[in-house]
Amino acid sequence: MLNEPMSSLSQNCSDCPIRHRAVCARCDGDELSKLEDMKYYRTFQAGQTIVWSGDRMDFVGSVVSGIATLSQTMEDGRTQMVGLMLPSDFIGRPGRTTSAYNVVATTDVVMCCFRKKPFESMIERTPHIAHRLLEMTLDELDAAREWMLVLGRKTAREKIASLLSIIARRDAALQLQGTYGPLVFDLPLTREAMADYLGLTLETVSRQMSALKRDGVIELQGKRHVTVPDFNRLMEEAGDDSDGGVLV
Amino acid sequence: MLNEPMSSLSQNCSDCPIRHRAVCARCDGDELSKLEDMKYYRTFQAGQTIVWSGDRMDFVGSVVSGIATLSQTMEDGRTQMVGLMLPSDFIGRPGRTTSAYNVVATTDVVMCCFRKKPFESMIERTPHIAHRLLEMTLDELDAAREWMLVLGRKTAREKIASLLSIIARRDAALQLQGTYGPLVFDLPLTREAMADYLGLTLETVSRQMSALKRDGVIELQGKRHVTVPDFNRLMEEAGDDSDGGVLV
DNA sequence: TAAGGGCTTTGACCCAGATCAACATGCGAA
DNA sequence: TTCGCATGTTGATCTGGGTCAAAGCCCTTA
Repeated sequence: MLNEPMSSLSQNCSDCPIRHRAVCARCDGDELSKLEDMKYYRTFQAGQTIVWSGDRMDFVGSVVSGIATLSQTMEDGRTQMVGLMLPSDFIGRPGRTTSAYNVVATTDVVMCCFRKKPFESMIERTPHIAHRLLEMTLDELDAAREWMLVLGRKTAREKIASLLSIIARRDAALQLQGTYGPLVFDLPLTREAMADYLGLTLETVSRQMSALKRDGVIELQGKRHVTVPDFNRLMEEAGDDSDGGVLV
Repeated sequence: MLNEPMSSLSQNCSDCPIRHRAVCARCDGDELSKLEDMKYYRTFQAGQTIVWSGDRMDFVGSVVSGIATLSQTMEDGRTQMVGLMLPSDFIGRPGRTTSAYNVVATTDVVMCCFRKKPFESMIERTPHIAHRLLEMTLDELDAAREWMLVLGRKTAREKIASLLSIIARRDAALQLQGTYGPLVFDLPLTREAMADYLGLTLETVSRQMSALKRDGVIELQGKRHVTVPDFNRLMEEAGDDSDGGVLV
């Protein structure tokens, strides 16, 4: 099912929406045209599994649009989300043949893919790519460590507030909303996915969402559409220094 | 306090104990001698803070011996360990001037340091270093994600067993003990540090250690010296696939 | 227009792990 | 040899979040 986002995509890297943030961000025109020759697009429907943990993965690539999740599962079914992949994020690890995680499309997803072998040899020859990939990996590591604090030490209410502030912040950055005034966004995750993200049950997620609504920290239109009247209030609820709260 | 490990250290990279695992692992003789000119050793006593979160950090470097921890703290004092730095691990992030974490020496630590600026420009010119650093960062990211599953979804008993199996596995790899037969090692962490690692209280750690001992999963000589009679049993207690349990 | 199936909310109850408190152990300094 | 302090253990009690269960709310399909 090639849907709208796919067909509206330019094949031309130079006006790709993630051109300036993805692995290719630092490439010059020459490098970019090499990548352009190698790349191909793939689309995945909401709910579709992109790769299973342990499966062979013969491509790597960037999320162009949509949202995917990385998760780990124990034999008895307990699952923990370990990564939330947004547009420009890179999926797949050079130098490894199998996926360590389940990668699932949460919304419809378009990826800009490269076959793994050619991409790996491209990395060897192109420091710009290697360098950008290092930078992105270091950022992901920082995000993972922030998340570890959330998982290990925060209360359920703080966890929910933390997740909301992450999504609100990202959305504001994307849409260039100002820091002040109410923030408005749609939750891209079900209650269950939020629970898997935060190490909670979906019932607890639901209860805490209701509690934050009751206390005026957020407003809900429907299940997924959220308004945050006061971002600093949300940051306080998340247990973060409200000072560092400059958006972007 | 220049203590024994320091004075017994060779200044010569070619017989450095972490030569084949650290950032410099892939360097050829030429590159290595450049690094050799830049490097300097620093020692830290057990308990000493190497850098505070938020502080300027004008060096980066490898742990040569000893153990350091990375941790994050909330205003009210809740703390979560987010990294356990062992010999050959790299501390500090190129391209960032301040530390995002508290870095603390858990035992006496020797580091092989480089001033940040020269090291960064060395990276630019030396793909071998950049590539190795990327590889190490990806490994750390995998470890962080494994840890997220532990923090988010495992019970206290499973958490303790997970930590013990990580330390046991590492020790076995270092000392080339066989996979079979009992594993013996010393815990490099206090009960409190274990708690900070696992998102528990120190009381719970103590109770679960006692329980694992009572159930014959581990034996304790003193508080810190641990014997694991059956590694697969420990893996089962950790809730991991006991199959993948090949050491190293 | 109804029926069925995701997703979400809410209630009642329970329990793993936190909290509070007392005590034990072991080690370095005086 | 004892004192003091850091580290660790164990007990009693409390509670945040899990578990189990029942509905509610949409949206799609018939």
